[in-house]
Amino acid sequence: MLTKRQQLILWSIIDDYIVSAEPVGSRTLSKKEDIQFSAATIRNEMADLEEMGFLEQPHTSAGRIPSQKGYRFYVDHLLKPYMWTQQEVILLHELHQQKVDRAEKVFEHASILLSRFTNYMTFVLGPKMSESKLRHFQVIPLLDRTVVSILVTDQGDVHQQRLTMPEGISSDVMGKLVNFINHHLSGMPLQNLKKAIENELKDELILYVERYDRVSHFLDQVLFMNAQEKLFTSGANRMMDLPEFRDVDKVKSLLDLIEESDVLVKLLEPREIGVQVKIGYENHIDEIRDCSIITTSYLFNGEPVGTIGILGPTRMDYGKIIGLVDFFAKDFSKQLMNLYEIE
Amino acid sequence: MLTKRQQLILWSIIDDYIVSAEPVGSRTLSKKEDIQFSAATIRNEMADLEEMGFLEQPHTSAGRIPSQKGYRFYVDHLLKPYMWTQQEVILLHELHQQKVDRAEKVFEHASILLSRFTNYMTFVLGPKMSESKLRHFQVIPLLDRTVVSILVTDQGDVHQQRLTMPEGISSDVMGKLVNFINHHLSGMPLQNLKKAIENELKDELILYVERYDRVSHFLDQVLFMNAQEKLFTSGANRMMDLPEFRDVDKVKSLLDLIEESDVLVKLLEPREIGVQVKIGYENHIDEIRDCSIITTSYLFNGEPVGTIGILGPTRMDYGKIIGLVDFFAKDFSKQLMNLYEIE
DNA sequence: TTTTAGCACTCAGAAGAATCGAGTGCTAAC
DNA sequence: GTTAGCACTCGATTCTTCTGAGTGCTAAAA
Repeated sequence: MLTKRQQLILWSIIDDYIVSAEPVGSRTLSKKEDIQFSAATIRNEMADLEEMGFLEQPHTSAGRIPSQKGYRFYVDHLLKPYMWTQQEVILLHELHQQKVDRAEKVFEHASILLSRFTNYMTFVLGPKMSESKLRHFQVIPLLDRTVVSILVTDQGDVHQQRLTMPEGISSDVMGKLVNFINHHLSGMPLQNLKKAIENELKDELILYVERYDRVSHFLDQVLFMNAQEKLFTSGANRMMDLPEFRDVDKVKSLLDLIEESDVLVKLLEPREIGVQVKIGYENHIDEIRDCSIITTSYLFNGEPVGTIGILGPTRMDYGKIIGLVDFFAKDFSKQLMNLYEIE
Repeated sequence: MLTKRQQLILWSIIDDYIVSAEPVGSRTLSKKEDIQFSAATIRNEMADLEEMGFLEQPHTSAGRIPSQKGYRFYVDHLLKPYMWTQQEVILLHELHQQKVDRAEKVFEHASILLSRFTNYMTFVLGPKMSESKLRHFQVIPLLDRTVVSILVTDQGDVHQQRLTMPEGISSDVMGKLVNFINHHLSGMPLQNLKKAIENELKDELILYVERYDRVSHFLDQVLFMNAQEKLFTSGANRMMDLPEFRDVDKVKSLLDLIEESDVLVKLLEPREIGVQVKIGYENHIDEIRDCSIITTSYLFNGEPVGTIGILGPTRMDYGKIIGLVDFFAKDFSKQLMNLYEIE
């Protein structure tokens, strides 16, 4: 569709615009090494490219900037794989050596690291924990009727909750209940716990535990898992260094957007394998119409379970960022596996 | 030191400036109801007040704005107690009804609430948990030699950690160890655990548990509590609505400051009883030289254990904010007590 | 002695005018 | 098909003018 020369010009414009954030003119281009033809020729080609929708002109007497379609073409067809500098590789490995003892920390750490590396905003969407299974359940008394319930999953995540014991239930009965649960429900996915009790175990429980009526509500509370993924974000303030965010209102609307994290969670949700690039309005959110989001899922046991994402201006170094996100996701999967001691 | 009339004028200027954020002129003042003298008289008084350092003039042909000293005098001598509107009282109570099951949630919730109410930035510094005592300790095996250690305090906080078991230690030995700890260390403040083992229990442990040498490091890890207080902040983006933060660089330097939360923690640290007001440079931080910080501690068992703080422009409604912070801190103490079921 | 009216003066910020220059489109020659 | 040349466009920058809120000072009134 595009001639080689047009591709070269489009590529050069984007390449220039990514660092300068200024419209690129024909003269600037003609001075580049790998462009051998005159400014006039370039102007003709640029006019054509604009007509086809790959370029835009802020006003008549300005240079051209890439349009969303232009970026799309760039990402899909022109991208050259980014080469890490030796320095970057070393730094990357060094930084990744740090040990962590909880999955949450891995996410948080990765998010901060990534934003430092890219100078953009990053997200890490924790894995949906509903998949994990019950390993151990326990109720620890505190004072009077206050207790802490602890629920450990097979992945070593600990869910705690502070509760009030139902009236008239002795610690003896509670002990029985806890035993019963550990015995019958161990190894069951958290999300099925409630159903399992209601459908299969209720009758048995009633015989086994006195005053089941009083315990029932307590159980509901304890086993209610909000399996909602946790979202870690980092580096929002770095965005303010970008010329496109010299405007307080823009910054604010972006920060407000982040605060309603559900929007972002939805955006990060679809867990296809491989790196996804959504440019500008492809995200369907007005506030970030001149931002791009690059996401990729990380795997656990070969399954994509969560997402790593970067939000930056449409004018970003796609090659580098894509490489970085990919690297992180892979390294990330490894770290998770390590943490859970699975080969 | 200041005549009644000077006080009235100073008060009026601040009162006006708090809402307008614009320098206040003599004519504007003379039109106010409770000011009965002419603009010329006011000008004379203002000149005097400026000479004494209570007012400043951005430039010769502008009105006056309060200086830091002016605010100080206002807060110390002129403040009128803020009267809640009926609406506010109702809203406040409604919002505070929500139930929470973990101390962390209380902090987070309060922080968000307070920032919504004030439209400024809020901090809640969680209590130093080193005071809390061991209630229950447990080690739960996951896979191979990976375990999760769980440590429940008397206040119902749960500290978890993922660890690798030392080689050559059977689950039997581990069980003994856990029993030993629960038996001997229950009720001991977390911060003393390590010392207690080293000084008093080590000898006994060596007899009791085989291969103590291998276990020792493991214990160190498990009982290492970073008793660092957690800082919750909220509402940074609200600051961007203020005219004094129409400048991206200012916003950024503020956000950067928050990111280095140690600085803030230090600022919130001193836990005197009662509401503290630090105006502008009294905080000794350049980035917030035209912000004020209002803090107060909340109590637990009658002791100040943590801090609630608000950061807003020096030009803030001190009366209202002070009242609000005070209210929150008190209600907060109550909630904590409630949570821990202490009368 | 204190207060006030009157008036000349100041100065930041808004509005307007002039200038600059990067970049374009078009034409005509190569 | 490519390029040099040239008139033209228009945002940004700079300079200028204008405006008006607000002051300080003086002299008269209370």
